[in-house]
Amino acid sequence: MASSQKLTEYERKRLENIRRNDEMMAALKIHSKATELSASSSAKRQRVVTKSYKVSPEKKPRTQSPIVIRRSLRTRGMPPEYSDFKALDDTVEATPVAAKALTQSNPSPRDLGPLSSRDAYRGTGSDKLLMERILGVSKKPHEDFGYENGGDSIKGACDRLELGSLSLNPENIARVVPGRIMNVRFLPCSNSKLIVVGNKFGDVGFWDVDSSMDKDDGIYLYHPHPGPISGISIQQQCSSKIFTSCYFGFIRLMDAEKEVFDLVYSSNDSIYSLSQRPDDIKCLYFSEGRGGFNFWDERVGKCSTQWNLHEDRINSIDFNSENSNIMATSSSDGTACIWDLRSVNVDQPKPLKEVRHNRAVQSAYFSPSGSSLATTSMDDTVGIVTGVNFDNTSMIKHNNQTGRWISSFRAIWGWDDSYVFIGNMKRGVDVISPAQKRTIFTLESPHMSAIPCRFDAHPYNVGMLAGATSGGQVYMWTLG
DNA sequence: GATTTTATTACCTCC
DNA sequence: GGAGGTCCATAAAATC
Repeated sequence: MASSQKLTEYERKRLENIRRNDEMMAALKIHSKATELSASSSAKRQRVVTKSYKVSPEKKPRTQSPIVIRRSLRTRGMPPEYSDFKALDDTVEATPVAAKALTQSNPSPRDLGPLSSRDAYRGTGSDKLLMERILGVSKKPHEDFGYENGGDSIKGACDRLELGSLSLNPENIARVVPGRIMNVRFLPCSNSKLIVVGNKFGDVGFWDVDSSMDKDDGIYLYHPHPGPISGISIQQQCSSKIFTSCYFGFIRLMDAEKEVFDLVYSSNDSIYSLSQRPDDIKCLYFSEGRGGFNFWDERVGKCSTQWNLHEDRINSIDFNSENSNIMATSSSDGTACIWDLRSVNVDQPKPLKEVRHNRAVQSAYFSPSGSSLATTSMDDTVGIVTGVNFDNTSMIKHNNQTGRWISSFRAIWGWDDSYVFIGNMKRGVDVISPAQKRTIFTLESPHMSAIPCRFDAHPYNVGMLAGATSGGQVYMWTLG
């Protein structure tokens, strides 16, 4: 399981250097930009985005200190099963004492252990307002749209939804982080527009859209991870706890109450996706290395299950809203699979259903009702799987060749089963109708200056759609 | 068969 | 307005 990262230590070090330079350059560029703007007062080139993240000059990215390279055990010639235990050891080591000892010998930002949000924070102003907002959101459950009666409200809004009335207002655009966004998420609360993104450098950015209407821009930048953020998970019942995973093998929990990014899990292998069951806040499900699938239980404090579900990396994990024992995975091995967690054979895992594509599959998401599955593959199709036992598969053509600079497209569901949203290479958002099996509409706007490639639909506000780009921008589409 | 190299793509910054 | 730099994605081609 804990198998091949194809990187040698040398390569890893090289890439780490590249990334370090990137971070530094990004920060420096922002500084020069800021001074330039304040010096030359008015009209010049029109800037596309007014709102943008800012980096504090005192808190320059901590990139000059030596980096601890996490070597895969495989590259050290150790048996893979040993590394599984090693991963747990790392978690155990991650006490403040251990972290401190590590800091003294090697003042690296990649210390294992809790990272205070103050240390991770890269912004200019105070982040107090954000913490209060997050806590406020989590204390105020979704009063208007309780889970039970919410169904009806959402259903009504979905029935009335007209794609033509979705619009992108200039004030709903912001550059939330530097570089490429890999993940975007709304905080699950009906009366807030709080967006979280994770980028390639390991930054986590917040955009409080409402507060950005005032003089404050409402953007907050943190740097809790050393590498690309592969997953963000926030539970409906507990939105002050934000889990993030990264390619370098770490999972951290941002706890707004304690104001820390706690280290939850650490491994020598890459973590490619992260998910939680909708009804369980204590467990994490994530993919590791080539085809590995892990199940981490907070009550036990370790991984109680490790399966090898795929031949290659697992790009997404999603749970069925109707029955949370049913899970969908997508993999670079060219398949998407549906599993019943209660009946997975450890030695020879057999899926309930396998959807075959001709190339890597980037995502597989269940529809809001749980009765359909949408897959997105590099073979230029979006698969729609329906039927009582997911027996019906139709492949809809869609150009998914994003190339090197743009993150792969991943088709997501809207607020009911009627629409699937996916980015296109012409700076638009294609809307696919699963019923008609074709693209029926494209969201376009002169304000979208880049290709939106990763999306999230607001869980309670029908029509509110966030699209994120490879340049750190977020576009929030709204109704009217 | 396993590993390495190469072509592809769009964004941002600077001039 | 246009040139140059990007550089952890992926698959095909080339090489070992």
